Amino acid sequence: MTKPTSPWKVAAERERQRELKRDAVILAAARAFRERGYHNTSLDDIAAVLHVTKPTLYYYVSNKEQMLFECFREGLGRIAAACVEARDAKASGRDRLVGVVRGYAEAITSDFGWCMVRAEDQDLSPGMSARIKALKSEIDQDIRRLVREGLADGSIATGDPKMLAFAIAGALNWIAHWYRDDASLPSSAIADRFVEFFINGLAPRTDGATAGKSP
Amino acid sequence: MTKPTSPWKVAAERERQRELKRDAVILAAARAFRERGYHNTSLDDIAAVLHVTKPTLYYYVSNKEQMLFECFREGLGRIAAACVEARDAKASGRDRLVGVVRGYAEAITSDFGWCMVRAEDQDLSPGMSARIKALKSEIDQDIRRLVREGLADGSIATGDPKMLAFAIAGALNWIAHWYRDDASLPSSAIADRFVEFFINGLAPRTDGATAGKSP
Amino acid sequence: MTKPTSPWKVAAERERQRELKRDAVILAAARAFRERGYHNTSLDDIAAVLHVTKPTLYYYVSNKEQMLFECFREGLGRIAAACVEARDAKASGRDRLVGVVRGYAEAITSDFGWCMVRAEDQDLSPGMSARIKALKSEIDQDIRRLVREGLADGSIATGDPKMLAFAIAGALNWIAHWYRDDASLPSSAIADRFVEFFINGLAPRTDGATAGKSP
Amino acid sequence: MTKPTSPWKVAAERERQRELKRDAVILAAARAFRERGYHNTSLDDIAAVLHVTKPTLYYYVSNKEQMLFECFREGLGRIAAACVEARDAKASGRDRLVGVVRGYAEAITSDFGWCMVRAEDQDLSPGMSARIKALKSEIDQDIRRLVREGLADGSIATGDPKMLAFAIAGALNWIAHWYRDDASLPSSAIADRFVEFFINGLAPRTDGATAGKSP
DNA sequence: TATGAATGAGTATTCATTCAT
DNA sequence: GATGAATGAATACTCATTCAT
Repeated sequence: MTKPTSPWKVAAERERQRELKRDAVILAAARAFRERGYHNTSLDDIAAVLHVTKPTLYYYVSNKEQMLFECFREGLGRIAAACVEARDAKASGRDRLVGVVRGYAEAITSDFGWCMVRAEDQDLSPGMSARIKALKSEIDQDIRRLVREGLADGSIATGDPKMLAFAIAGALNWIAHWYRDDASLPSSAIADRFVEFFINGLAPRTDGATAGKSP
Repeated sequence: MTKPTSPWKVAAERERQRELKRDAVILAAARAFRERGYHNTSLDDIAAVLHVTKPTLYYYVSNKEQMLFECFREGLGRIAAACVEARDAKASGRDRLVGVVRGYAEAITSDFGWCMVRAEDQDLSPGMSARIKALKSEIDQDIRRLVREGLADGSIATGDPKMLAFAIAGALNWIAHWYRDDASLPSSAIADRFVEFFINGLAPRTDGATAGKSP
Repeated sequence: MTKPTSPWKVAAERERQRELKRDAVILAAARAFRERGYHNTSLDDIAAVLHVTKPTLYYYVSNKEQMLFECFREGLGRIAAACVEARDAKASGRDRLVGVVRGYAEAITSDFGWCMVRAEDQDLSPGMSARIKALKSEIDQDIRRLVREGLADGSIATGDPKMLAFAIAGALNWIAHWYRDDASLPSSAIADRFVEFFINGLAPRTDGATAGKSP
Repeated sequence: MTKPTSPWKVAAERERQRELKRDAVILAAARAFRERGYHNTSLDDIAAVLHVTKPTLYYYVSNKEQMLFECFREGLGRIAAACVEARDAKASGRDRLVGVVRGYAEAITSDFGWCMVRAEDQDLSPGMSARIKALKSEIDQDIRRLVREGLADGSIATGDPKMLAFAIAGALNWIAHWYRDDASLPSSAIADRFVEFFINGLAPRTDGATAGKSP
């Protein structure tokens, strides 16, 4: 006797399978892009890794461009999550900014980090480009807001929110360029060192203050 | 009366013209790459800007790849110059590092900045890639050394030289992504704000110390 | 009633189709090369004959160079077959050599004859060139061996095996230059006349010997 | 006191110089074509060998095509000379044919041999092609005539003049493919062996006749 | 006499994308 | 769901040829 599987469940299962495969496609793309670059990666390359043929990819993704976009979105999710968390947390602006930095560093070192940073407007159609820019801008605005809040609550001394956001995001984004899964510090350690630098700067502090919690 | 042009002068003049034209090719390439990206720029695009035909480009440059390389080298020159200056200057490690930061910021905002930052190994033949990497690494090592010297002479408080170098270079490199000739601060102003941030950090200093000269 | 096609059959049929098409590509190339020469034949020319587009050719062949190589190999097959046959036959060296001559003549007048003769090292990459040379050399050695055997068994009077092989192969190869499908003798007739010449030479034989079987 | 050089002499000298240089161009072309093939030889290659620049070549030759043509004509001269000699000599048809064979072999092993044999109609404009074909045909007809005369005077036993001419010319032409200045027999030795083969054939002669003079 | 500079025309090759099966 | 087959579009690069000097 066969177990009476509800067709509903079958459909759901199918859907789940599909999603799993789609994710595999995106991940394979992310890794290939990271290794060879977007333009130097052919769909054949990605298909080969997945042991499928090129047209199969189109079943899960409508475009090469969309692959890049999805990689971007995937990676961005974590940063956005960190931003949301920071928005709701009740701590000084600076401390909440530090939280974002940590989440950011983790995201950047993920498989999707490269795509996030390198997803150029240049490689995307105007429509996609706009969407990416919007998402990027959101993060940027989040960071700037945290800076402003830090300035307001006194946890951040001085500075131009825009430039500070650029400097911090730049330092973090650049991790994608030099990070190697097997040969670099774990992302949390990197974040520690960056945070220490961001908070205290290079100059010695004669007052003995440290990178600890803000007042 | 005919003008008595020495054949020597003619040859020299010709040489000068040739160099001028070659520079124009490199510059046009740099701008095109910055606008559309390396892969999205065809040689026809570059030729069109210069009002010449495609083969003419090959008269001055042997490769598309070489164009990228030359752009890279061109931009790098300024950073390297700043590094050399820093090496010879007698000031604290931190102050000399600041000098490099300023030169770096200026280079990055130049027409060649984008190429410098985006000249990916991925877009270059192994040979070129190696040369680029070597040049990049040199800069990196210079910065790390300045950090170490700052740590030694007390002008820099603490930190991992490698991570500090990555953070600082990252923040600077990233400028190439957001800088717009017409809509951003001049590079010197950007450098000012970055320097202020790098030196003092975010946290307020209760001792009243500022970003001034190191002790 | 649906036709019960085994998937196996389908796959096999597909494979067969593919091979057929590939052969058509090679043949079209051979004819084009013969008519216009290798360098004067563009892939577009070949594609046009086949009523396909250029990239389609790449689906069946990886290279223009490979086309030439396959033409070569195709034509060579027949000569090689004649050589094998000659090797195993039990007859005088001279008679077996005659067999090779006949097979050779037939091969040379085929569509692939031109390619076989003109597949220059110069038009091929070092790798391909080496393979072609090896195949050519094999034929050459086969012929020389037959000559030596003929000398040994008395069916060939005298001569330098190397030079004889060159003279015979040269005369045969040259057929590719003047042969016209529609305006020349059939290859068998050509072979007859060549054989008669090769065996008896120009000088009259006072002994009444003819081109018949060797003693 | 300067010697009073007639301007006529100067002009003649100039003319001679020009001819010398032109010959050098043709010779350089011939060698380059032989080594790399016509299509794989660029005018730059030839110019480089001569230590001049590309446009200079055009001062002596109007075309790349013409270079090939001149090489052809140059090489052909010697064969034609042998033919003329054969026409006028009073000896048996066979013996006169042998004379042509010797001249032919020498010509083929010259620097121009390759061009002569490989100057394809395919690489030439219709006009040039026609001229080349006419020249080739003349030689061919000369050989056929000698064969016919040999048949008539009994110095050649039997055979189809056309096929015999093709076989003989083919064997000779093919020398251009395998001959190496430094590693092959001298052309006279090659000719000896070929002549021996052409006259006596492979089959042993029971009558003791040899390749000597015809009756 | 020779050359630096420029060009037009041509060509192999790659690749994202589509579609019938 | 997956694939074999086919294609349109694009592009780097080469080279014979010209011409002002």
